[in-house]
Amino acid sequence: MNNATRGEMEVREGRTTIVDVARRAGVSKSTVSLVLGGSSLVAETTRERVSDAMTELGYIYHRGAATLRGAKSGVIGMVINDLSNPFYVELAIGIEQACQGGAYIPFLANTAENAIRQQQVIRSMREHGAAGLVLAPAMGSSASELKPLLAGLPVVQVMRRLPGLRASFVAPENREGARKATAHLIAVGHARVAFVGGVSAMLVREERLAGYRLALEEAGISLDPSLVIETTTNYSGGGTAVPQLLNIHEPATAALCFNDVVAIGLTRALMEASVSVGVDFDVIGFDDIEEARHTRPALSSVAVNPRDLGSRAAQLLMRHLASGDFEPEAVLCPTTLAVRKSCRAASPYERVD
Amino acid sequence: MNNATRGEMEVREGRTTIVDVARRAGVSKSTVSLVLGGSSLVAETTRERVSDAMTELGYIYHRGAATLRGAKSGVIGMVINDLSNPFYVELAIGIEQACQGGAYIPFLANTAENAIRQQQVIRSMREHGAAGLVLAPAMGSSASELKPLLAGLPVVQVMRRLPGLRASFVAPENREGARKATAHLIAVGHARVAFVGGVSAMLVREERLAGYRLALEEAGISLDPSLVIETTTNYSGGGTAVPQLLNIHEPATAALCFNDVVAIGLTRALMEASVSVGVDFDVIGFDDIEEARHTRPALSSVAVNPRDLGSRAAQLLMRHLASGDFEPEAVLCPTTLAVRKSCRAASPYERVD
DNA sequence: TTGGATTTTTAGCACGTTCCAATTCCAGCG
DNA sequence: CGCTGGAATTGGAACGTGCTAAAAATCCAA
Repeated sequence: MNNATRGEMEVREGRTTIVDVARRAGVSKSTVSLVLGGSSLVAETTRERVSDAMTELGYIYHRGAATLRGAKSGVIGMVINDLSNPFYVELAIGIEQACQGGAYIPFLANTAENAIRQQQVIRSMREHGAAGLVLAPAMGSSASELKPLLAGLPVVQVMRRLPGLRASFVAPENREGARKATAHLIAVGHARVAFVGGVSAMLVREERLAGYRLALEEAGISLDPSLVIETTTNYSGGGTAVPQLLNIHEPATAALCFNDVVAIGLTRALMEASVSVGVDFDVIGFDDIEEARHTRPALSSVAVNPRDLGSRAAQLLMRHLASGDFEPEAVLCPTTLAVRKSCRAASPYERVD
Repeated sequence: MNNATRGEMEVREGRTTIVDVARRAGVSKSTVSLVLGGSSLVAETTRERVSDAMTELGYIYHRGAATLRGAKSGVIGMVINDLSNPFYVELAIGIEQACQGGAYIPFLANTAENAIRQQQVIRSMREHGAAGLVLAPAMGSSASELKPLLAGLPVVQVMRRLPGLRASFVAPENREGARKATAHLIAVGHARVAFVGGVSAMLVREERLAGYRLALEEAGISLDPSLVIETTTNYSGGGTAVPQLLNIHEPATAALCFNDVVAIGLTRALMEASVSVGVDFDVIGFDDIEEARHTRPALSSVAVNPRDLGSRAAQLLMRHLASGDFEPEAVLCPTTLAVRKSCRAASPYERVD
C-alpha cells in the first residue's frame, strides 16, 4: 500500500481542515469555502457532495483562521458583575434571548465584582475576537483602567455607568420608578416615608434616592434626613434598619427600600417585632425579583424587568455592530409598580396578585 | 514626508500586530513572541522595551492566529442546561472558581434545556477552539446526536449522564442522599413516608427513588406504590400532590421530595390545608438551594453543594487536559442532610438553624 | 458549428502567530 | 589573537481560511 492510496483512507493526525473536505469531495478548497459561506455560486449537487464530506469527516469550522482574514467572529461577550444575584442572571438570559436566531452567539463571563478579574475577562474576550461587549461593570472599576482595553470595541454598559467611558448605556428609570413608588405610599396616607438600604457611594442608589426626594417635594413634605438609612445590601441589612425606623420621636410608617433583598430583610425583622407589614407598616422594594412574589406577605416592588433590560442592551449592541456606528446612545427602560400585600393599594395601582 | 518616516508615526489601519510591536521596540517579531511566552531567553532590558511598546500601542494578543499553529486556546466551555435555575448558576460559579489562577478561562453558555441550541453552542465553542467542555446536558438530548460534535474533545458531564457517551461524569450521591433522608424520617417515627415529584423518565429521579426504596427495605417497610407520586418539577407540582397524600386510607405523615422547589410547593399547599409542616407532617427536600433557608418553616434538605460539584468537574477536566489522558472517570460527591424546622430532628442529625 | 454570455470552479495570496534552525554577541580561555 | 560555547536574537516557513481574479465549463441563439 503506497502513500497515495493510504492518503485516501487515512484518518489525518490533526484537525480536519477545509482541504481534507475538499479532497474527499473532489473539489478545491475554495469551493468548500463557498459552500461554507452559503454562496449561490455553487451547484446544488456539488454543495451536497461537500456537505456530505463535511459530516463524514466530522469537519469543524476554524474561526481563528477566519478572523485572521478580518472576518467577524460572531461572538458577543457578556461581562456580568455578579452571577450569584438572580437579577443579573435574568439580565444575562435577556441578552441571550435577544441573540437567538441572530448572527451572534453570546458568551458569558462572571467578574464577581472583582475589577482585576474584569480586566482579565475582557482581555480574554478580545483575544478571542469578540465583536462587541455587553458590560455590567464591577464595583470599584473605573473608566481609566478599562479605556485602553476597550479601545475600538463597541460596548454597551448595563445598569451601571462608568463616568468617563464613552460607551452606550442601558438602565432602568431608577429615578422615575422611585418617585412613583414613594408617591404611591404618600397617596395611600403615609406622611413618614423612609428610604432604606445601600450606601452613598452607589450611583444607582443616588438615582433612586433622587426619585424619593422628588416625590416628597411634589407632595410638599420636607425631607427628614434621619429617615434615609444606609445599610448593607443584603437580607440582614434590612433588619438593622428597624430600630432607626421605629424608636424615634415620630416613627416611620412606610419604607421604600433600595432593592428587594433589603425589603425582604426589613419585612422579616418587622414581623418578628410584631409589626404587621401591609397593615401597620407598608414596604415597597425595588427590582421585583422572583422571590418578591413568594414571600409572605407578598412584596410590592418597582418592577425593572431585567430580561427586557438585557434584551435591549443586546439589541442596541447588534445595531451598533450592523451599522458600524458606535456613537454612544442611552436607553432608559420604564419601570412599573407592582402592588402586592406588603402595602396598601389604591387606584391607579391595584394589587397584581 | 515620505513613507518611511510616516511609518513611524502613523496609527496602523487594522489591529496592531506582533510585528508593529517589534518595530516599535526595535527587535524582531520572534523576540516579541518570546516575551509573550514568558521565555527566560530574553534579556531583562529587552523584555521591558517590548512590554512598553505593547502597552503604548494597545497591543492585543490574537488567539486565533496562535491556535492556527496548534497552540491551545486556554478556554474551557461551560455548557449549562438551565441558568434560570439557581442551582446551576451555583454550579457554574463553582466551575469558575476552580479555574481561578489556573491556565484556563471559562466561558459560559446557556442551552435553556433546548437540544438544538445545545448543538449550536457546542459547535460554536469548538469553532473557537475550546480546549475542553463541562457539560450539563439539556433534557431530551442524546449521546448519538452529540457524539460527532464532541469527537476528540475532553468532556466532563455534570449532574446528568447521557447513556452511551464515553465521557467523565461528576454527580452527587443521589441514592445515598435519598437513603439517608428517608432513613431519618423513619427514625423519627414515620411509617408512611411518600416520595413526591419528578416523572419516571428522569435518570436523577430514578437514583433518588432507589435510595428511598433502599431505606424502606432496610427498615423492613414494604413499598406502597401509591405513595410514590409523579408531578411537574415546580412549585405548583408540589401542591398537586396533597390530595394523593392525605385523602387515602392510611395518609402519609412525611414526604421526601424530588427537589426543594417541589418541597416548597408541597409545604405551602399543606399549610393552606391547615396541616402544620414540621409538626403534623414532615417534609425533606433535595438540593438545599438558598431559598430553603428562607422559607417558613425553614426546609430540611439533602445538601448537594453545587459549587463543590462544579469545582470538582472543572478540576477533573483540567486534569484530563494536563495529562492528555481522556479516559473517562466518574466522581460522586457526598451529600449531607441539613435538618431544619420542616421536619423533626434526632441524633445524629440535629437542627442546623 | 460558432461566438458570446453565463455559470461554475480554480489557483494563489494574505492574515498574525509560533516553531525551528541559523546567526550574532560576548565573555573567558588557551 | 583565535576559539569555544552558551545566551540572546533573528529570519523564514508553516498553519487554515477568505477573497479575488481568472480559467474552465456550460449554455444558448444564430
